[in-house]
Amino acid sequence: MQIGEVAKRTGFSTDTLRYYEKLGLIHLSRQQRGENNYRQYDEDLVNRLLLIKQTKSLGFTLKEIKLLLELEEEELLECVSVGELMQAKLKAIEQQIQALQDIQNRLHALKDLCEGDCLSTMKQVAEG
Amino acid sequence: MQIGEVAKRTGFSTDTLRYYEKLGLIHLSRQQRGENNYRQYDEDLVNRLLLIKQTKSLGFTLKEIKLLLELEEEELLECVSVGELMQAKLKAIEQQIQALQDIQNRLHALKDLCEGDCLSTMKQVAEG
DNA sequence: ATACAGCCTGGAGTATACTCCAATGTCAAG
DNA sequence: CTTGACATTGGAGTATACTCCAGGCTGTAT
Repeated sequence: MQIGEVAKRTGFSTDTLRYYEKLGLIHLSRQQRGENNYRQYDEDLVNRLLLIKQTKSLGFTLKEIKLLLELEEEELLECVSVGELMQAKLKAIEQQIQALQDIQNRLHALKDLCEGDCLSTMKQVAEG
Repeated sequence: MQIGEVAKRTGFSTDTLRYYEKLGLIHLSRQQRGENNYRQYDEDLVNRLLLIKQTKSLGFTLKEIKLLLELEEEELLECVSVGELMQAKLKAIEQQIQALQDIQNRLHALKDLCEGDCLSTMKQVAEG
C-alpha cells in the first residue's frame, strides 16, 4: 500500500503521514521501501495510525501519544498502567472544563449585569 | 510612569507590554516619550491594560480584543453590541466545553471497559 | 513519446502569545 | 566616575500540529 491509499484509509493527509514519520510516531525504514523509493505501508501501520487517531481525539498530544507508543513497544505498559495515563488525562480534561465553566459563569454574570454596553461595565470592574 | 512600573501594576511583563504595543493593542506615540526615549504611560493606558487583562481572562484572543477596542475607539459599539460579542464568545466556550465533555465521557467509558490494559481495547476499537 | 497523477526531499510558512537575547543608551547613588 | 538598575531596538526562539511549495523522479495510459 502506498501513501495516498493510507491517507484515504486513515483520513490523514500525505503530508501529515510524512510528518508523523519524522516525529517518530510511525516507523518506515528505507529498507522497507520498494525500488522506486516509495513508502510501503502494511495493515499494522494502518492500524497504528488509526490508534493514533483515536488517541488524538481523546485529547492526547502527539508527544504524549509518542510516549505511549514507545512504552508499548518496550513492553513497559505493565509498569505504567494505561489506566493511570487515562486517569491523568481525565483529570487534565476536567480541569480544562472547570476553567471554561468559570469563564462561562463570568460571561453570563457580565451579560446579566449590563444591557448592551458591557464594555463600560468591564472597565469599571477592571479599574475598581 | 515608565514601563517597569506599569508591568508591576498590570502583571504583564515589560516584554509583553512592548509586544502589545507592536500588535496595536495599546498606542504610545514617539512624541509622547520623554527626552530619554523611554515610554511614558498614564492612568488611562494602565486602565486599558487592565481591561485587556479582564477580557483575555474571559477567553478572548488578542486579535478579538484588538477588534473590540478598535470598535470602541471608533464609537461603533452601538452598531455591534458588546452583548452580542459576549453571546458569541459564550457560545464558543459552550462548544469547547461540550467537546471536552465528550472526550471526558469517552475516557470514562474506556476506563470502565478495560482493567489496566486500555491500549489493547483501544486498538480493537480503532481496528474494528 | 508525452501527458498527467502520484511520489520524493528539504525547507519555509501559519497561527497564537509570548519570551529571551545582544548590543547599546540612560539615570541615580556612592 | 563608575556601578547597577532600568530602558531601547530588532530579531530569534518556543510550543503545537500541521500545511504548502519547488524541483525532480516514477508509473501508467494514450
